[in-house]
Amino acid sequence: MATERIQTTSTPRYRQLADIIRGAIEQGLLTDNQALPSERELAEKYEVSRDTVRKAVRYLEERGVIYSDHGRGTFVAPALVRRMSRFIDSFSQDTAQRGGVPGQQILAVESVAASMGIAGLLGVEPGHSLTRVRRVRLIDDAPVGLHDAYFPLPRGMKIDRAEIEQTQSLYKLLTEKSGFAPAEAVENLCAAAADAEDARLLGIAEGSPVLLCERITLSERREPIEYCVMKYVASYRYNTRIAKTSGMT
Amino acid sequence: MATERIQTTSTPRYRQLADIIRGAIEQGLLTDNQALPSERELAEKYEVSRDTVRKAVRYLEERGVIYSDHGRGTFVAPALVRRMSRFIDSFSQDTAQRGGVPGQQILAVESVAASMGIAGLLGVEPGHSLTRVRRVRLIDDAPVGLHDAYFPLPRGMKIDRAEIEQTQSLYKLLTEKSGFAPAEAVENLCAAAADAEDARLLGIAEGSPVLLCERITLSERREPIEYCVMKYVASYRYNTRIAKTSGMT
DNA sequence: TAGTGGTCTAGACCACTCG
DNA sequence: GAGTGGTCTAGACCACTAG
Repeated sequence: MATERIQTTSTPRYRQLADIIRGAIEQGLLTDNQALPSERELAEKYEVSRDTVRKAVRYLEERGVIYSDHGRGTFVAPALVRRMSRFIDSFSQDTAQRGGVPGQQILAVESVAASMGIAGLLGVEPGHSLTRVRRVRLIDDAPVGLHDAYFPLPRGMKIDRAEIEQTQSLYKLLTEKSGFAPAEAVENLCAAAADAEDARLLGIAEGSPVLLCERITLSERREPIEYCVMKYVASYRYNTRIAKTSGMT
Repeated sequence: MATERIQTTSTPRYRQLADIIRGAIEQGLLTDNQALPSERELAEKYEVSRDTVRKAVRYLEERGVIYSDHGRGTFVAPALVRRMSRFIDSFSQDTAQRGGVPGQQILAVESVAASMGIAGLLGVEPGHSLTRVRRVRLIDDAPVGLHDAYFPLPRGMKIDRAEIEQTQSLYKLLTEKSGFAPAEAVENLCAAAADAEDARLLGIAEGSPVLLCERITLSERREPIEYCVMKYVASYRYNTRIAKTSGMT
């Protein structure tokens, strides 16, 4: 474990400590299931209070990087668990992390009137104007998924195809252009059969199985700001990590 | 918000407070996006330190019950989010919560020799003896999924069909009989086509789409203790909730 | 029994939001 | 500027694990 020092800057101390610990793990200084120094030792070494150490520990624990056992100690989570981030990345980030090159092919950027179903989900009136963006997502130039996103834009604001083509990440663009600030999302997954259009766009046979994922993205104030339907080919894998106990810090 | 009092018992005070708050929400005393009293008010009212209040708040926040915004306050999460538990329940619990009657039909309980793939996942030698339990999972007596679980049992210990039939929950049985104590799981989902056997057991056509979910369950010490392959029919939906920001308490 | 994480307190100050 | 949540401290005691 390195000898960085905790500074008095704008980033909280517990965060700095967490980064130091995570760094040590990523560099292989600490390996799977190895014990970390005790909280009291860390507090002394980095000259912070034990409570600050505990915040750093909990922060990494939430992210599946380490885990602690009452009375035994705190340990490095095995790589299998560590790799599952639990915090959703955008498709681009996620793909990059898996070692692939993300890409997209934009099918349509248009204004549509909200149907009753989507209006209900987004909390707007049916008929309200929404922007719809349809894209084929690519990994290493091969199509793996269809994204069909619906979201309201502030009055008078427009978004065009060229902008999306440039940014690669729709979320980033929306965050910069409007007040779009996703804080949380709920997802619902099931299996489905590809219809004729899905099949054509994804280069698979009609009726082939696809992973159908619906997502509602919520702002910091928990107002729904986006509804998105995604369909992925069978080779695309969706990872998740789940705490089974109701453990607290 | 009710007037229960925090007791000095074995359950931690922050937990008692969290239960009081959750209770108020479930009873409808607090509704979607409504503001909770401030942390300082809660601390005074329930005669605990503000830090204890913050623990209760964080505890509920992790569970998607409430959320807090810096400088604004703490609010009740909308029902849409609140319903997603993020902590995995067993199939039985989950189904019950969705208002269905869970059931199972046991296909086989047997000892098998670990294949190389499964041995690797469970961290045992290939050929090591594993117990395999295959079941059809039912909701309201209709088949919705196939579970195929592999796990090592302590030497000499056996489990039989009748026992599983009685308990309804395999996990509960294993927890009681052996030291089985799941702490975390990693899952990997994708779409697949039902093979002839899947189709027969689930009452669907061969080639129909199924949701294929692989799970590795880990003990408190993060040793893999179970590998399970699940296949669900298209009508079965898998819910999840995701924090998009890296927010800390 | 020694050492570890878990809970709890009281008080301080900072950062953000909103009228 | 008043009020909210966020960070931090120092110290105490409890609960659990292991030799």
